Amino acid sequence: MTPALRRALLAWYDAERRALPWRGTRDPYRILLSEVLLQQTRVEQALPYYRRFLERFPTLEALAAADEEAVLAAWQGAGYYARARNLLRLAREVARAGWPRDRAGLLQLPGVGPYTAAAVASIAFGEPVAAVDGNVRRVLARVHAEPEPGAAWLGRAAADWLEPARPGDWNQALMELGARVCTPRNPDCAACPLAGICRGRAAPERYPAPRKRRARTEERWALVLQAPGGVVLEHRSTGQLAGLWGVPMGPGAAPPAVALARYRARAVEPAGTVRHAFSHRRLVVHVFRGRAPEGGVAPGARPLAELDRKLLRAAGLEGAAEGEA
DNA sequence: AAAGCGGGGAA
DNA sequence: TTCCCAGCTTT
Repeated sequence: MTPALRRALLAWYDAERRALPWRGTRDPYRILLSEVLLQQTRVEQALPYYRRFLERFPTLEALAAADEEAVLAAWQGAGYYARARNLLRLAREVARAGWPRDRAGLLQLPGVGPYTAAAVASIAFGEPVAAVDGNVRRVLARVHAEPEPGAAWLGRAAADWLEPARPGDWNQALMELGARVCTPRNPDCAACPLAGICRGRAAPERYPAPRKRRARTEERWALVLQAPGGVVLEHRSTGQLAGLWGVPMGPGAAPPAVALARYRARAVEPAGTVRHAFSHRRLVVHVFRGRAPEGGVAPGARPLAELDRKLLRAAGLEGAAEGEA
């Protein structure tokens, strides 16, 4: 990060912010409101709510004097209503005790976390601290070609870059660069003042690496039915594990009567649970074993997923999956 | 560590 | 239709 590049980025921001009504103020109340109300979602989506709220409560004192019902009415439609309540609590506290002048003090206020505290401290009070939101995270990850920007790495990278003479403008410049140029999809690299040093430019979508889908836990039932010839197996033609064979399985904690009827299952009893993790979901499968008059297949003769091997073992068919049935 | 918040746009 | 967003609080 050369001095010339710093100037280029700040110049880009100075030009951009004329069109950004929520930028360019040093009033901590307005800054806080914009961070709380705009930061969480698309700006164009939230801007009308921001304007309406500011019109109704132009100052922190006006907000502090209001009752909660009026505050929620002004917030109506913006979502995240707990934030409105936190903001009111904050306003009353600040009206009484004054603004904390640094990040540590701001952090104690209700609804203010590390990002918001750093943003207000740097923009309103000029404290040289880096504010890292999702936009800044993306910019840093791309310029450094870092696919996994962890919290510690981000803290170091952001602090290294910070422009101590204009910390508020610097933080806002990076945020807006991420929001307007270095976007998650289809970044406008041709318009980016940092393109010259960006090591991730060739493959911006890799930085940061797409977040792993959070593994969600799903409950399933599975039927392990012994039948002449082996075990009832079905060919999974669609969905998960398509192409492989497996035991009948479905959503829920126990097989519905219609499923039992379909296989003419008899003597069905619980046989424990099996846990199996895919990259994007965690299954908890409740295994039931029983007998059926037909449909038996030798499991060793069909391609089975590891999940189904586990299910067979849970039902007491140790060797079945290895082809010894 | 993970879920919930809540609205809208993308997939 | 479901998924995801982004920071903070709560569990």
